[in-house]
Amino acid sequence: MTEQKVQQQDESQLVAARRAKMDRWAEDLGVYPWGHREDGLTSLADAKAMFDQAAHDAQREEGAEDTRPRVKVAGRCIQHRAMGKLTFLVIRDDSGDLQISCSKAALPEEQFKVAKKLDYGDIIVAEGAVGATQKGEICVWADRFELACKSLVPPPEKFHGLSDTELRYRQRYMDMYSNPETIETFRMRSNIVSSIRAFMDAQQYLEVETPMMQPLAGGAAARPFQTHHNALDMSLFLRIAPELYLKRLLVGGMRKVYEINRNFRNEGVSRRHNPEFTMLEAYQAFGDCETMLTLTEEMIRESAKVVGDPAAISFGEHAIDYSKPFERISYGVLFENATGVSMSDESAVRAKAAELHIAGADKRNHWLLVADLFEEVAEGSIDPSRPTFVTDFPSAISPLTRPQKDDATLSYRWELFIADMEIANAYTELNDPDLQLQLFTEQLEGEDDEVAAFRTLDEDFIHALRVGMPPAGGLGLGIDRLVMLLTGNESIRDVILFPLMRSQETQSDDS
RNA sequence: GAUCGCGUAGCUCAGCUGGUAGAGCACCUGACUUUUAAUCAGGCGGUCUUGGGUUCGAAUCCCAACGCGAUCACCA
Repeated sequence: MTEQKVQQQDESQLVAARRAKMDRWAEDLGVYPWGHREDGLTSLADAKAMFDQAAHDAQREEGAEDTRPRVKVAGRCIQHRAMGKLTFLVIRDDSGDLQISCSKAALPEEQFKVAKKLDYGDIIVAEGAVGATQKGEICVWADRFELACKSLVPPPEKFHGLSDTELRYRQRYMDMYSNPETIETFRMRSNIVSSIRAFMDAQQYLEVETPMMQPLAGGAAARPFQTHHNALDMSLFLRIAPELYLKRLLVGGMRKVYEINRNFRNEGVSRRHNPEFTMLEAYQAFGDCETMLTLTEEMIRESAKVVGDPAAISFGEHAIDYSKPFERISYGVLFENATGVSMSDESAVRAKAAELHIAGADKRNHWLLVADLFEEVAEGSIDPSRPTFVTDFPSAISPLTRPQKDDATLSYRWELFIADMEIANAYTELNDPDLQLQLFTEQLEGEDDEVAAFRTLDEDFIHALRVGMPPAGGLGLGIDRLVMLLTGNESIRDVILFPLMRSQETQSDDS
């Protein structure tokens, strides 16, 4: 019934006019509006590149042989200028735009009629010589012109494009055909991901796929989505991280593994957060967090080359240089620079927290206050235009990380910050099963809010660690955010094809 | 979840201190064989997001709901 409602809304005069035209063409000209297979198509960019000036000049002379290259092309009409016995139109595919010139003299009559009355948005196939107009516009001079698909929906404004953000996300197909830069962004995204895969494969990492539906949602602290398997009558969570499964693979004997796939977190949405987002996680046996640091820096530098000059990729106001070695500063130093107190000085930390009106300054765990203060004042002090590794995170907020040999309050963990965003996070993995069990247990005891309801001790993971996991380095890297940085998109929704939007159906159906 | 902003034709947008709706593009009819957001002439197109309220009168002011955006919160 919603379908009918939608159809009725769409059935405006504009749609009716397009239907009427389609029916008229079918009756009068025998035009089938939905096209058929076409072999030997040339992309519009390639067709344009085939233009041969000499051949073009030569054929203009009287009686000369036409040596211009011939092509068959297809695309969606985005401009249409009919001038009597001559019609120019511009079609678009994902390689670019190309003008098709239709002369009444060169086309069968019924084909010329279709060209002359074509609507914006219609998809066509044309064959002919690659030439140019008097003004020098490279075009295909069509001697075959056929409708390949009728578009029944009125198109967005041809000059300004589709700019309404809501429509752009909800009807991404409209956004893509109206705004070519959208396709370009997602082409870059694809190339970036390919370059990361190529990089990891070259390092002999094995790509694997671990469960997205998990009986226990572990490996991070976030609220999970819940679902249910009917036949097994079993509650399942969409994963919040693949970490605990990937580590099991190291236990099993794989030495280097990675996974690029979706995580799901039942949290708020923002310019930097989509409920489903893509993570790279990688684990290397006999590596440590330094191994992962080198790997990460090289990988990002390589992927930056995919989009342009890695020495200057702009993101908002910042020009970020990925070619230079990344900055490196320890969590404690950054903390002390920003707050003026040492993070290990509990009373000073409490005093500072009280000063900044941080909740629970007198009661909460010292290290949790440190983390709050860090996010409050220290994180912002990192130069957004310089990729910066923040190292030596406190152990208390790193339950899956090995504590440092000389100071157990610190851990072998870093996070990479670029443009005020957390991009990556890596550890020397904790592989001591007894300590891991202890940290998990403490973590569970410390939780008293609703988040705790989803947390359960993953006993099988502890069992796996008892079987024995080699010392290892592990990395998590947010692909969406990296793509934002490299493509200059400041909203995560612009680098996710179909970002989650509030449902419109419920509002009309429920009321 | 909180605060602020926005919601007008298919699209892009005007619409002032309240007087009952406008442009461009698109669409329809016609002219035009070298256009480039083609041009020219004529025409069609609106539950001003929705529901209340104030008022003689509301696109405009007030309240609420819905949607989108920004900031914040949440996201170790």
